[in-house]
Amino acid sequence: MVTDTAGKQLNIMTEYLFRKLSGMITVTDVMTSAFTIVCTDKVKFAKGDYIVRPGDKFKAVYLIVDGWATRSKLTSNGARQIINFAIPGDILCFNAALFETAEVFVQAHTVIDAFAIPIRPFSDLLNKQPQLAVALAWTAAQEEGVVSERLLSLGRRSARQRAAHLLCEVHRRLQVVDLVRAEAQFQLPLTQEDLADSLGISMIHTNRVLRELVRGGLIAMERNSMKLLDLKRLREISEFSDDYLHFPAGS
Amino acid sequence: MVTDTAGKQLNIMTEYLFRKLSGMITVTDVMTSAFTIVCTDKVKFAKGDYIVRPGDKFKAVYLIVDGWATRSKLTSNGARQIINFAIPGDILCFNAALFETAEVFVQAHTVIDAFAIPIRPFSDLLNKQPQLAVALAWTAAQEEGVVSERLLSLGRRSARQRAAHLLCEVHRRLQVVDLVRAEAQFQLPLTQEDLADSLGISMIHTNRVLRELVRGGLIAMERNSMKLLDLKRLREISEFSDDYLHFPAGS
DNA sequence: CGGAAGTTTGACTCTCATCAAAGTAAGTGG
DNA sequence: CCACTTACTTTGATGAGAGTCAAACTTCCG
Repeated sequence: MVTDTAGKQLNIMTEYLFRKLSGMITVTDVMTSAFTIVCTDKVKFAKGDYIVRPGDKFKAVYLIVDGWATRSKLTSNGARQIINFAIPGDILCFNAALFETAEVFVQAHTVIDAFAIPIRPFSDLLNKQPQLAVALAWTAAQEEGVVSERLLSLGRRSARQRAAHLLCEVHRRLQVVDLVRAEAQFQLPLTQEDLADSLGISMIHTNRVLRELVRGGLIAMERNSMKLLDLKRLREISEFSDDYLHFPAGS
Repeated sequence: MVTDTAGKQLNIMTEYLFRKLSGMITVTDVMTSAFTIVCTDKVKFAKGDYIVRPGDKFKAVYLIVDGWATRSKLTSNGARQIINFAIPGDILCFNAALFETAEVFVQAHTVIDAFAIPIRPFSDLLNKQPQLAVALAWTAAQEEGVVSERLLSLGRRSARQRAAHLLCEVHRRLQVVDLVRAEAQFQLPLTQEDLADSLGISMIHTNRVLRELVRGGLIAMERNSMKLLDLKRLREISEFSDDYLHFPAGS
């Protein structure tokens, strides 16, 4: 393992990803270093930057080190639907290796630190490290599971349930990459409009639903920060089970 | 290419899949025959059979030769959300190679003819035929695109738009595997309840919306059969663009 | 301090859900 | 081939959840 300062830094950078993967596969040093080698191009996106837009040609795959990203679509009248959120440890534009052009907006939701891995080196990596390829395909499949579960929410759950469900999901995913503090408190860099666009309801109704959850003592909101006061009940009302995330039992 | 009767049959069986893939990659004889070799176990499912259920261990991957399947989820009060439909040429349980257990219901929606490919041979095939692996990963990624687009529908489109959009999508997908007849007419083995569970609206409202489309001269419905009388307007009102399906221009 | 961004509340409206029930077509067994 | 069951479709009436419009309020930030 690389031990000099730069190397150590890189290791920390990819740590979130491998923390997630470690539940799924045996992460070997060979694997981490093979991955680390392609992580040379550290990039920064400003809040709001488009990483790709529909129709754009993919140029690279990204590993988020810090910050949040969204994948979203728009209707012609400007309404936005957020498909999912990407958090540290998540990979963006994984299907750049498969499709020429993007079909969704991928956007930096906060300031983002990431590694940009050009498509060619990325493909080569997958070919040379089949184990790693499987692990990364796993993360892509997990992403589809998240989208499917959201589809169930939008199709068959009430606004209140959707909100509670999303909060439980975000909490669980942040937990795995160790971004939840004591008392189920975590940074949530989303405005109520962002939440609305993810939940498929209006911003105003989102506000009412959240207010109600606060009044009921289920959550506590602060500036960019969320605390789930009654995780058990939140999971009950939203029927949240983390099965669809396929995290290993102990994480 | 195999030319005896049995061989020809197999070739026809996998034809839908390769017809779809041919737009994406150059389909070689080596590829088709490698695939054909694992397609020995022809299976039949009765209408309504569960192919896998949430929590079940995956046993195989399936290539649909004839019939429709659904992937769906349930809420605890029994409401169903159909995630997507699988048609001839589609692969079921592709992520059996990645996950141990299923998280959704995969169900035969009609009588289904399929090839069951046990996971091990399937994984071996992917390893030996990287080209084919990419092509099949492409179909999986396409599937996620379909789910994402449906999420946009459920989140930000009216019931009328959702219905029109789904019809346009099904039409387009069936077209690629040559299952659309003249005048945009095709077999649609879905009850209005099935449509409702896909569109995320009630069955009764689905009926009203469809009736209205019929009255407006946009569609014509018969027993298990659908005709899109005014495809252009259907696409307009639902803002349908087939970009997200990533089909090649000419197909 | 002033403006911008985001949150909150109230009033009103509308789409869609629910309940109830009749109508229609398909399938089965006598 | 008819009676009967079952599955599916259609219509009406009513109500609830969520959307929209308008406006005040709060917080942040240069």
